[in-house]
Amino acid sequence: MNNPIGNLNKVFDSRIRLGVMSILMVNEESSFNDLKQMLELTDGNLASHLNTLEENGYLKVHKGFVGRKTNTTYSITKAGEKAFKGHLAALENMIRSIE
Amino acid sequence: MNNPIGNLNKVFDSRIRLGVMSILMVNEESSFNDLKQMLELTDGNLASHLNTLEENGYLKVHKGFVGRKTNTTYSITKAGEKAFKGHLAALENMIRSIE
DNA sequence: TTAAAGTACTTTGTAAATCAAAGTTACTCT
DNA sequence: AGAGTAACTTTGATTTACAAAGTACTTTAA
Repeated sequence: MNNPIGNLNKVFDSRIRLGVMSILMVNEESSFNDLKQMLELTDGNLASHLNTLEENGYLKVHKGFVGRKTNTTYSITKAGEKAFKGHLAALENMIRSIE
Repeated sequence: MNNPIGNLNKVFDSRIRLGVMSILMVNEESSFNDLKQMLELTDGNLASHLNTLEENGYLKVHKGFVGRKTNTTYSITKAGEKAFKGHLAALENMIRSIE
């Protein structure tokens, strides 16, 4: 494949999904609200991107509590880690050809 | 700005525009047909992305000839280089926080 | 105890982006 | 004349993105 963009993952074309993944790579898990604040998104927008990520098997969801309040946290699956690393490798590959 | 995606450039959310820019960073200039083949795109699709890039002042167009045939080449402007480097820096920044 | 607020969504509706395919203009080559 | 090439533009369909509002439930404050 000579095509420099052929190995990029379409799921990660979205800046928001890219942001979610990069946060979850550092944090191991993050709550809905933390993600919302870090990425400065509306509820609906975040929820739909999380949903896309989950549908692709890249995220897992854990519904729990903090005290008495519901608290949903998200973390990356094995497949998600693999896919994300693959995407980053493709990106770096593309960029490396520049310098 | 704590938001990890806040410094990404929206123009470069598109994999195709990312690909065009990365090719033109290496090649100094490239013809319509070369870009089309490298990125495996239809005429219309490529033309519209080139147009977006040009509208943003990131690309300049040179209409010339190869022998008697028309030959349009594209190259990156100063602003384009700056914007693209800024985007890459933002990307690398985001990625660096991971490792 | 009632009202306000928080959590995590889903639904709705709109606007924007993406793309292939076909059409167009202006050649050139045979 | 007829086919072919280059570089588009136009059209139309599909997908994506997003804000805003609505939902269901719980909790905290007055």
